[in-house]
Amino acid sequence: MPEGPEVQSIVTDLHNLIVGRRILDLVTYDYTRRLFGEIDVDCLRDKTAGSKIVGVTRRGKNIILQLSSDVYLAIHLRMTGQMFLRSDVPKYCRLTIKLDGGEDLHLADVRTFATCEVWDAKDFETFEAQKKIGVDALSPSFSLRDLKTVLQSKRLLPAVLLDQTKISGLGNIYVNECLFESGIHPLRKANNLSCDEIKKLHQVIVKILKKAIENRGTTFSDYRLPGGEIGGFQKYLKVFRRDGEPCVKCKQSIKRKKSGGRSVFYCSNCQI
DNA sequence: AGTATAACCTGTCTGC
DNA sequence: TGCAGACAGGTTATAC
Repeated sequence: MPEGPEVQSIVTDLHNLIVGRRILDLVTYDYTRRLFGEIDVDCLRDKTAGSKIVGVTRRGKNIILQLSSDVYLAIHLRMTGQMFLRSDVPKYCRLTIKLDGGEDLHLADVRTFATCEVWDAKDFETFEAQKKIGVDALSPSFSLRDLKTVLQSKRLLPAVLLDQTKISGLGNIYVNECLFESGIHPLRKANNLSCDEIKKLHQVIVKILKKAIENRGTTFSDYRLPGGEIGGFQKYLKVFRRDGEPCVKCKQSIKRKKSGGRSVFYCSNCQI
């Protein structure tokens, strides 16, 4: 489900909604082991009960909840994970963080791929290094030089742009949309782009991610904001899951192929 | 070093 | 209506 813009939209809302609230209790349901791995939830409950949420931030596609008890929760929603702030328990709920003064925070996830890690404050500064999170494509500091470095690879473009250890925040939707907008064919090798093409791709990535965040992400099926709202960027998609439809630029049929286990969508006329 | 494939899961959609 | 198969926003392990 969530790529960088979706995670950022969730983080922005959660930050506004839950910073300062106090944790009363943790409730787990089915698939707790898949969410938490080896973590002992009773132990975690003892560590977190009574603490306050002091920050909500993002590292790559991870949502970071910073607690006053020097605990950091790193949540990755994978494909279908959702965060909700509401009073009732949502469908497919895997974790409820009960909060004082109103609605509770829930993590729901149909496919149970989502994960939640617990980090001590003293270790958290090494989070990005340990996770090998690459340069953040959503950051204002993401530069043309950064992209040039990322593209020093013989691999195909989607494989590189989806590699979160090289560049973080892009997912399959935005990779396909950015390559279309840049006029670059998705089955080219990353290290065969000209300087002008890299420059164009950099500008497009910055522009599209910014617009996606302004529109609060792309909802196909599962992605929701913490209040339950859907995103708005789906109406701007030009190639993603539009195979068979006419290209918005040239009217030729949008093609679809498999690459690296993922579907790529493109216009073979407009993307060289 | 690259690529491809399967795996982790459940739900939805398409075609027969 | 039913059933099989493909497919899904992500990531990781394993196999050529």
